[in-house]
Amino acid sequence: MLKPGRSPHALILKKLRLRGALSAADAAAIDALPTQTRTVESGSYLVREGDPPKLCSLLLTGFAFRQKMTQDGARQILSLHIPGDLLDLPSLFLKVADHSVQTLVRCEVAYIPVPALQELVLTHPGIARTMWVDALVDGSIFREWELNLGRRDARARIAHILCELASRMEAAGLLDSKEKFELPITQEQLADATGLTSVHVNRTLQALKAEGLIGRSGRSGRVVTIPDWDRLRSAADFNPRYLHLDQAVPA
Amino acid sequence: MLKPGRSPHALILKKLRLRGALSAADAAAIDALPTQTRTVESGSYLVREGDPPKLCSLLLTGFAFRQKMTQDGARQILSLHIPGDLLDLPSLFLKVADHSVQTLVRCEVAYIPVPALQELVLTHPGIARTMWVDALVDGSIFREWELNLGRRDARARIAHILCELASRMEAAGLLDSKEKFELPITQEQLADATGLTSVHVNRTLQALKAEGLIGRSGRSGRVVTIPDWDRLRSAADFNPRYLHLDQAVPA
DNA sequence: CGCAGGATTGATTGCATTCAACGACCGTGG
DNA sequence: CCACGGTCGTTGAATGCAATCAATCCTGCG
Repeated sequence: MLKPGRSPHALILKKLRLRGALSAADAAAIDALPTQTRTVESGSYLVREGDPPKLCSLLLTGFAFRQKMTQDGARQILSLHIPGDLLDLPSLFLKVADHSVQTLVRCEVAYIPVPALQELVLTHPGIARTMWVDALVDGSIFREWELNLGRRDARARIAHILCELASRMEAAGLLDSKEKFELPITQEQLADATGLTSVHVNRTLQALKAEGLIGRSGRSGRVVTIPDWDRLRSAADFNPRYLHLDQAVPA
Repeated sequence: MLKPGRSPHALILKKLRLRGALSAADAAAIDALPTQTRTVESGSYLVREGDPPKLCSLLLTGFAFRQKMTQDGARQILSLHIPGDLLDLPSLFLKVADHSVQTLVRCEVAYIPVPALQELVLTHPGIARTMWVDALVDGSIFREWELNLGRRDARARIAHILCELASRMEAAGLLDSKEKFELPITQEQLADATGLTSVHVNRTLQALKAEGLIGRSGRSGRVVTIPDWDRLRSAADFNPRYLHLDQAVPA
């Protein structure tokens, strides 16, 4: 439900307009971008660490995540992604990818050739500005996750991720209300996103539920409800400033 | 010693050329950038969370760090900065800063008006490319720190930061050899960078020294020596790929 | 000389991990 | 239709890494 429109161009326009104004000419240039759409299975790699970027993928439907591993195989999930997100922006101008991107569920993805996107960014100041904002907001989210991983306890870490996802999905227009959304993530993946173990995530989720901070339904409790946004926000130490949602053009 | 030249323009050129090629015209445009140089005391704020960016600061000498705090006052240091680093790049196109930047020691800083830098980036494709690379490398470092905070133990976390700093300073031409460098940071700050407590940092540093992985000298042991780079690298799980040092133009 | 900030040490506590088993759910195939 | 296997979730007990609490020690400096 609430699937974004099929057109990659419309979606990317909508996303970039969350980041700033675009002229008609800018919009036309984006519409002219060559794209190719594919459906990829859950768990597919969209980017592999060490690969040179050739295609830039835009998530149309589904969820994806960035990850990185230590030598001895411990995984850290670096960020979560929702429809509208540009997944290869972090390596757009680099020679190799420094981390991997994988789908969380079956996804539809649009591919844009990297040279075309680079060209667009380097020659259209209006587009450049929104892409800069998008990349800088991405960076801000990574920094907030550093704080989450370094200085919050398990309860706040998990609550924080839930608040972030709800806020981002709402801002992207993917939700009826940010009090209820589907987060198709296993507890092990949530553990890798929070720097915890799946066992401890399980216990902490139960504690959050017992406190009445979250509700869980659907298969494996992957539909999250937030009965009292303000209480969860407080438990999560969540301040949406870092999402820079105020960059959007007033509608 | 080994102070970078006094000219902000020369330094920024040198830094950007680590990120890619610049034409003579690009270089001239950078030389025309209005700048103003100041000396700031240790502990000064260069950016405060919530402030709108007006000036973009370039670190000429000394060290600085980014930081962010939780509601209850726990601090996380997000990254460390060395001469040549552009400290306001993460908020260059945003309305407010999402974190603070503070000096670690007395520093010389050059200020560039944000509009001038924006203009430069939006209208000079060659400069834009190197600034993109610089911003993307910054992002890559944040992601590596996420991994560091989320999935490495205290020993590896501290070792990793030492490896990163040595590598970055060497790449920036600030070091005679990456086996010895000064890191004027208190153990409490190092704790905030690694998500640990100062007490545990103290013990872990002693353990690293006892293992022969590092040596410490100077006042408060803030000159670090690395007797065996490969052993430290291995203990740190350090892989320099994320620093993207291969973007530099071959000399 | 004494102060202040930082480093060091010891004792204790606790949050999260580890190890191990079991349970629930789902899609598949006989 | 149901047995089966696999993935994911749940629970319990024991362990451990790092935090906490509280002194004490340095050392540069006013």
